[in-house]
Amino acid sequence: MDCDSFFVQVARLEDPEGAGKEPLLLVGGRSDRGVITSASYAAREYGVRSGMPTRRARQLCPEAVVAPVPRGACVERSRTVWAVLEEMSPVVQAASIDEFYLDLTGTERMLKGEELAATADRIRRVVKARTEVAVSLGGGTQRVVAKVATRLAKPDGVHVVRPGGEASFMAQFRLEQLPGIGPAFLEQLKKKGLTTCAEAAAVEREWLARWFGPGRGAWLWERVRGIDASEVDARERRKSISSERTFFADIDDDDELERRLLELSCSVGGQLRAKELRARTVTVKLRDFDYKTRQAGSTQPEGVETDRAIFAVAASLLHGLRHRRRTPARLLGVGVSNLVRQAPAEQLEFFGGEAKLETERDRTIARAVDRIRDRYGREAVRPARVLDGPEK
DNA sequence: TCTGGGGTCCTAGGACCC
DNA sequence: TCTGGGGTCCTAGGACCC
Repeated sequence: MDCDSFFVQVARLEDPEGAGKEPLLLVGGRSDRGVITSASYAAREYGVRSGMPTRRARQLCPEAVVAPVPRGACVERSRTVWAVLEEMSPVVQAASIDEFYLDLTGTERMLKGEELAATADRIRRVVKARTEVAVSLGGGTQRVVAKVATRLAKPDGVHVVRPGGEASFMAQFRLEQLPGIGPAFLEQLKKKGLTTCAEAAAVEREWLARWFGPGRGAWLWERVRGIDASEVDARERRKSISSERTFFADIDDDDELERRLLELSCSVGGQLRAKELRARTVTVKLRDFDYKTRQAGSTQPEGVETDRAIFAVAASLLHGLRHRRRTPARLLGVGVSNLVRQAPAEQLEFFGGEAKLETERDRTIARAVDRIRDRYGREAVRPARVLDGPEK
C-alpha cells in the first residue's frame, strides 16, 4: 500500500485554503539548492518529478506553487494510516513514511472467500474515510510483485496479480522499473544488451551469475520472474537515526561548522532519547563544495544518548575530516547507529580508569531538558554555544 | 538541470581472536 | 620459521529507495 503523492496530499490537508486550492503544487525545494520532494499529478504532466532540482522544476512549470515539506504533519498522518492498517491486517510493515506491506496470509477464512482485489479496495476506502489520505494497493504472492503492481494501481486504485501470473506480469516491465535497479546496475545491464525483464528472464542463471556476480545474478534471476522470498516483518526495528543540512551557502569556517554540528547532534540526540535508545556508533558526513561526500564514524564500547556525548564524538570526527581536506562545505550531517536499548541507571563505577563519554548525571540532565522542551517548546532550553557563538 | 533528507543494504579490507 | 582457516567486528564507500 502506497500513499499517492503523500507530501502533496498532506500539504493540502494542512493548508486547505492555500496549497489545497493549487492544482499545480510542488512540495519541497526550499532555496535554490533544493530538490522537489513531491509533485501533484497535474504538475507531473509538465515533466516535473520528485528529486528534480527546484530550479529545473520551475522552468518546466513556472505557474506551479512551491510549498515547504510539512514534516511533522507527514509523520503524524503516516502514523494514523499505519494504525488503521493494523486494524485490517494481521501483519503490517512500514517500509517508509508513505509505504506499507500487509501480509494477509491466514485471513482467508475470516474474509469468507472475498476476492483479494475486493479486500484491497475495501482497505483503500477505509483508509481514505478514516485518514483523508488517498492510497493505492498492489496485490500478489510476492513482495516485489505487490510493489510493482501498486504503481499500476495509482492513483487511488487497486491492482492485484493472481497467483501463478507473477512471471508473465513482470515480463511487461523495463529493467529500470524493477525496484533495486538504479542507474549503475542499469548501465551494466545495458552493456550485456539487457533492457527489459523479459530479455533478462531469457538468460540462464549461470550467465547472470557470471556477468553480475553470484549474489546479484541470483537476485536478478528471481526478480524478473517475480520471485521474492523476503517476508513481511512487522517487528523490523529502526537501525539508524540521522540529521543533515545542506547550507544556503557553503561554509568554510571551522567554528561555524562546529556550531552546525552541535545543532545536528542535539536533533539526533533528542530523537534517540524519545525512542529510549542509545547509540554505539556516531557518524559525521561532510559534503564539500564540489559535491565530494566524505564520512567518518566511530564506535564506542557502550551506547550514548546525550547531546553532549554525541557532539564530543562528532566534533573529533569532523576535525579529522577537515584535517584531511579543508575546503568549503556544502552539507553537514550527524548520524547514529548500532542502536541499543537504554540500560537501567548504572551503579557507581569503581574502575574509573578511562574518562567516560557520558555519566548518569549527564543523562539525567538531558532527560530533564527533554521534558522542559516538551512542555515549553524547543527554544526553551538551548546549548549556550549556539546562542553565544564561537567562544567555548 | 548541478544534485534534499530520511533511510537500508552490500562490499571489501583490516584488526583481532581462537 | 613468516605461516592456516575460521570467525566477528569495525570502517568507508557506494548503490538504491521514497
